[in-house]
Amino acid sequence: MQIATWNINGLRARMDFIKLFLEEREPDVIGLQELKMEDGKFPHEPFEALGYEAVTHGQKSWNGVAILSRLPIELIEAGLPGQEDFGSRLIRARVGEGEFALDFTTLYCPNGKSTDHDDFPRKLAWFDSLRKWAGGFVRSDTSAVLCGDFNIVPTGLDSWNEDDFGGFIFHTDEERARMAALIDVGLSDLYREREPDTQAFSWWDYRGGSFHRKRGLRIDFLLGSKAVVERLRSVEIDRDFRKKKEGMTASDHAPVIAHLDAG
DNA sequence: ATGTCCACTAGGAGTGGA
Repeated sequence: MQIATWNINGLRARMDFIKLFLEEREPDVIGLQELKMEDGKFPHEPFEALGYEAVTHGQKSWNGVAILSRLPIELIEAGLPGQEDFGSRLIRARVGEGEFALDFTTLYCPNGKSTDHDDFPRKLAWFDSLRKWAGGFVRSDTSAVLCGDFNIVPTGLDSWNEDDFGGFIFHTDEERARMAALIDVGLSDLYREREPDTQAFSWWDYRGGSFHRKRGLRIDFLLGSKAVVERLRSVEIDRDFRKKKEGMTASDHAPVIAHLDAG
């Protein structure tokens, strides 16, 4: 089974790119973030033509998340309880059947903007709610995945410039404590399970040629319960899909993909 | 180089967000 997460920065603008990704990489399930689209406008037909069913939690202009699956999928819930007024940022579904079914959540965490902005304490509170919510169902003996754009750089290794950015937004002790507390409910960062010492990024600013100058951050994660880690075969950050392709502009994020045993 | 891109409102180019 192949699972993936990708912040696509606008579904409308990224349709051709996403279809190419589905055709080339063939993930069984993928969490998408930053749809920037209302649910009523979501283009189900082109995804169905490729064999994918979608569940969506969108809104006009900003945010928005969806799960695409070519395995049977059933919506569990949409929206983080108590944080609905911070935008459409979370959706959870049961994917697949039998012993290999996944409890699959994808999320788009608040950016926070800067440490002196009102959104920063709201971001921290959002993570407090997320931890409480995840703690309610994550268990070691069932396969649960939380994936998406977390907008936190968990360690200095995950930043191209920790020396200058340490303490600034995405790089603060407060954010890192929230990320650690979330992991502590019984999750593992699947990329780090396989690559404990490798510096790799999942996001590069559009500005300043950041991608080619290798100035990125690792802020997109696949988190898995112990049962998922036991099924984990490999993880990759697909930098190829951060590159501009013929007639198509890339998202500023790369997809993250994992192979799990069975299914 | 504060150097890009997206969606929105408009019916063209500026604004807000990331």
